[in-house]
Amino acid sequence: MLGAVLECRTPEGVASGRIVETEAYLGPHDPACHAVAGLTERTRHLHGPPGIAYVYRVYGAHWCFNAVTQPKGVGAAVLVRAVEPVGGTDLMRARRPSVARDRDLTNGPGKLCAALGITGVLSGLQLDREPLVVRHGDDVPDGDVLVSPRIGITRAADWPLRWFVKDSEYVSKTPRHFEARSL
DNA sequence: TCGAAGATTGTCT
DNA sequence: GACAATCTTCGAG
Repeated sequence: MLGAVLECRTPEGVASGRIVETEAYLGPHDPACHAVAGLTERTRHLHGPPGIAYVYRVYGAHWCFNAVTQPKGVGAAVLVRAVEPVGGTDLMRARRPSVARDRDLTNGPGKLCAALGITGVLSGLQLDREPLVVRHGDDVPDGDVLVSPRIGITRAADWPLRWFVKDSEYVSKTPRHFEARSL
């Protein structure tokens, strides 16, 4: 999904960004994945068919956007952690008035949802049509992709399942002790 | 019905 | 770099 463009249309307008950072959540055998809890009301869409959105709230305050990747019932998804603003930048600034630099608009999973206008009401929607679309963008060469452990989790914290674009200004901050390697 | 934990962010030092 | 805010979700009692 790196290099693909995520676009969200709301009554306020359209905002979009190029995906530069993702994390994989593998399913019920991944201790950090929400699917370990089984099928619950919260994880209903995570267990849905591939190609739909799974949006959930963390820490009571922020939304996180995922794309479901495996067949219905598995419960695996890719979390989008950061995007590079492409269109609707003015709208993003209006939604996040406290942000000074454009690179801080979307360099985190909660930030990009706030900037693009993604909320829980969009969870479960197919990603190949309005209002929420992931479309093909510029391919990222393998040499420009780095891998590191996932961020902000406590279980299976050492699994190398975070993927991001090398040298991108728009990737979220990497903890210093995290060792990233190339493909 | 209650309590603990959480795929984060923003602010303060 | 440290820590508080904030509230939904889910398991236990």
